[in-house]
Amino acid sequence: MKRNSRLSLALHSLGHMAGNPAQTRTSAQIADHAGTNPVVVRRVLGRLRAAGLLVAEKGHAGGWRLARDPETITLADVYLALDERLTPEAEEAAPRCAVEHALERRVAVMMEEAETALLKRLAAISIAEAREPAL
Amino acid sequence: MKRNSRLSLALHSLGHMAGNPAQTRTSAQIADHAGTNPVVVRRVLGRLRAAGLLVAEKGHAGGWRLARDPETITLADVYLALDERLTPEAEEAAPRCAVEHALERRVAVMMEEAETALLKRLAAISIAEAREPAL
DNA sequence: GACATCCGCAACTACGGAAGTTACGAGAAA
DNA sequence: TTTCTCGTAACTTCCGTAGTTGCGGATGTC
Repeated sequence: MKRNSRLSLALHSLGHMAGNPAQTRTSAQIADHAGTNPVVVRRVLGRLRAAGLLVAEKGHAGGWRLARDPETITLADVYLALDERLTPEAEEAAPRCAVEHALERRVAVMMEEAETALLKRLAAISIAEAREPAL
Repeated sequence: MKRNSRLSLALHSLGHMAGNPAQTRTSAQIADHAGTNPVVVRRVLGRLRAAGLLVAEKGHAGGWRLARDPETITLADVYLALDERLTPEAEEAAPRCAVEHALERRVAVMMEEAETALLKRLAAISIAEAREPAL
């Protein structure tokens, strides 16, 4: 794994769960299939749980399940659950050089627009649809 | 400085140069104004030089200048010169799980579309325009 | 109740990318 | 020759993330 591995792992897990929603899967099973570690799986899927996309059951025969119908979980839900923002968040507020500020502002606005457009596209496809190869 | 500092530094430098294209500036002057280091400035501006946006002159009274008219240098030129890609580059080629592949492919396509749209917007504004506060 | 099986979470190490820093060579002008 | 500047290598520091170990809490089975 390299970059965007959180998103990859999340999509991968959700994709399989969408194929068989009744089955519960343990972190160990998912980690084994994805070639990573159970704790890493719990970290990533924990975000999806916090976002209401998954439920986790403890104890014997426990594991992970979809919290709702896979048709109602969109790619945007996953993207947002993982905080995968494109924009640098613009943490300044320090009154710096006006030229720099004007330029960064312009670029930031365009990036936010691009991300909004991306989210709109992502929101149009559910994981149930997206797990099938594109036509 | 924190993140996207290369882009910030590049925009900042170009913005000032666009305001007075005749003046040459040294790495030390730029670094001082930007609150960073001359070597860092040379690293970042070196990319802009490689992209044909700046020229650097060595020796006495040397320094950095715009390589062409500031009206002809767009924000997209800067963005591309710095390799600021949104997409994870998709370095795989390994024949992995089909479900994972389908999902990643869908998201990757959408991200590339979003970036294409962003570049189109960035290409519509020159640094000469963008250095003035937006209307 | 004893035990096994899970998740949740804290703490740690390992690795990689980027900024920052120092040092030195190459080119150009006074 | 001296001085000034970029170009670049080498190094340290910092930060985020993956990976790992350990243990407590919850939930089943026996």
